[in-house]
Amino acid sequence: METREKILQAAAEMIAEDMTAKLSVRAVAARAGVSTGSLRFHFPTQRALQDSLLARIYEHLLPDDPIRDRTLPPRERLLNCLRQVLAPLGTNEDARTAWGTAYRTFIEPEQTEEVRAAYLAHEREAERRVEHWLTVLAEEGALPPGDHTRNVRFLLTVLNGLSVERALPTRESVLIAETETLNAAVDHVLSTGPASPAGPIRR
Amino acid sequence: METREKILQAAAEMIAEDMTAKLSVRAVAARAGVSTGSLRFHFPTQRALQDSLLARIYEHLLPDDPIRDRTLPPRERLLNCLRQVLAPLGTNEDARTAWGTAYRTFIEPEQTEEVRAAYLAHEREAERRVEHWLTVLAEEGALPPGDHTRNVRFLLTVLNGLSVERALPTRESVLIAETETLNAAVDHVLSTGPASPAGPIRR
DNA sequence: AGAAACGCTAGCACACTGTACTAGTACGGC
DNA sequence: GCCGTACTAGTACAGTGTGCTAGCGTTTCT
Repeated sequence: METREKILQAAAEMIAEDMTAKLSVRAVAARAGVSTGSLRFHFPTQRALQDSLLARIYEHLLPDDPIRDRTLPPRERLLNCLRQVLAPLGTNEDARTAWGTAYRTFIEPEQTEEVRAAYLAHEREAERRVEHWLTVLAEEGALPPGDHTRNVRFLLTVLNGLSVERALPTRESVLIAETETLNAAVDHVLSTGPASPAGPIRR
Repeated sequence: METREKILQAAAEMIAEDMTAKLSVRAVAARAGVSTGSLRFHFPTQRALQDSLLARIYEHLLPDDPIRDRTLPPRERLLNCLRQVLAPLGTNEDARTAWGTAYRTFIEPEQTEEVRAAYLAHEREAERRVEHWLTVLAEEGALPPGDHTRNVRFLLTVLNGLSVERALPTRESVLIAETETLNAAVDHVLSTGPASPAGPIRR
């Protein structure tokens, strides 16, 4: 196997075993059976490694719509679906250019009825997608039935925040922070149903 | 002057001069004219130093923070504080131009070390602010004590999402949707403490 | 064929980081 | 006196990311 592949493999295993793993140069290199120099050659900076790993994970993790895959618990499925939304954004430069076009088409120009309509189309599409996931989960009882619009809005906001954070300059370990935030959001949606205006009914 | 005071003073100066200062043991100790051992005695861990400094700064900087207003329940106070962050963004045009400058200064340009540093300064500032609120709430028992970084990240992501949604074209009633998601976020933070395990990634 | 260039690997060195530990000093109570 | 406590200084250790150089094989040019 090639060195680069060995490195990514080792890093993926480490992250899979312990999500808070630090992925230090020497630890990953040792696990991959590779020297730190080789690792540095393929990934000039530690950040580069983390970005590649993130891309790899998302790529490998989501082949098709995971919401119907009953072998996974609902939490995991919803998590994967949300990841699927974030995945095509890429990281760093990719995310930045993606945000650039989004900014230029939706925020910068005069707010004519046309751009409004264009954005609302996207928005509705995204809402439909998330709503679909929530209804599927509600059908199998993982989530109280009813009106999910609040939860949909909540999840979309979290996704928006994460996506913009991908474009912004960031310090290390976007990966852990991102999955933790996603976990928190999913946790919240799955624990409090659609019918909790202010009631402290928490698990 | 006592050593502890000298240390806090030096750290405060360093933070004041450069917001992105790393506040390493040796740097602070040298600036305070004190040995690392003394610093370690007064602040057993680096985290302790940062916490003390944070408390010092915010206490001195804004004596009447809505977070201290004990007449309101913790939920409301945290909510108000978060709103206080969102407020200066304005709505519609204002938010759009605000996002425009943010985009042009942080996302669009080449990611030099300079823009990274500038953004990270903002980021750190925001983190400190939210962290301060959470520690205050933790002190009065509204929130389990411990490490709040996960919750801080979560709240910041939600704030990011809401702020960008303020700039995006929107249909009516952003306001209610916004308060609802804010409510959900606060709810989540106040219900689940900092000790929810970050389990391994499953696939 | 010989030489030069290149892709890649290994390993070490450097400048950092946070923390633990020991030796030593000042001071107050008995 | 003498002991215990509070504190300081300095060093040591195990980490971290990154840069550098020497060497290996293969490829490509002359």
